[in-house]
Amino acid sequence: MIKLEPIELNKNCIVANTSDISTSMSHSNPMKRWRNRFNSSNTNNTLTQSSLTNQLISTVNLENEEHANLMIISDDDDDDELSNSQQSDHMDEEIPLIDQHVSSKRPRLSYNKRLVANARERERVHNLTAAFEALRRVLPIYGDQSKLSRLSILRIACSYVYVLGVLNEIDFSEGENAYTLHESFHMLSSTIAHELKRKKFTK
DNA sequence: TAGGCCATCTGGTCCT
DNA sequence: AGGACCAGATGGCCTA
Repeated sequence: MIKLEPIELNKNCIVANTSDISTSMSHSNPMKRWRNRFNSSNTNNTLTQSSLTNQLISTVNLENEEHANLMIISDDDDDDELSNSQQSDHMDEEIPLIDQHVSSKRPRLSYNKRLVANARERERVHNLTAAFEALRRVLPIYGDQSKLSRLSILRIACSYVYVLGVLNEIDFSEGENAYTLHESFHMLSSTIAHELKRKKFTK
């Protein structure tokens, strides 16, 4: 019997795959690490590695990412997409103690809980990226600024805030050296020039 | 090809 | 207990 690996969440689709399909993924396949670890502690596989070359890919196009998330969540949901495969039942179990870090306070998350946590982390980072994008849009840079790195965005934003503070006569001198308006403008322009030059060099 | 940057996963810690 | 946050690891993409 073909034993499917757990589904993976792509941008817009879910891919049910076997172990060595990972190379076909557009991005790296970090879940492979988890699977490898999981499989290493489960030696009674019903499928040999060689037979995995018979890949079974079932791609389900989803209308949006929220839908995709709904497909993988519900750790306790017996009716989820994984429940039809033989291994889904032990995917909901905590990993045996032998596979856990001894020093860890918490037991290693189950596969489905790990997926949910990954999704949360992904959303958190996406929010962070969106915030950087929002910050970038209000920076006083014209022209090609779309590829500013996060570090550059922060540096320019700091200089810009300083200029705005000086313009509004806000005293930044506590713990900082006080700059004149001319100096703060010069600091901003040199920061922008430096970061754009840096971008030009690295990109 | 090396280096910079970024997305993602992962486990630890903090906080509610 | 579980979510939020963080840092390290990893790998892909892009550019010089």
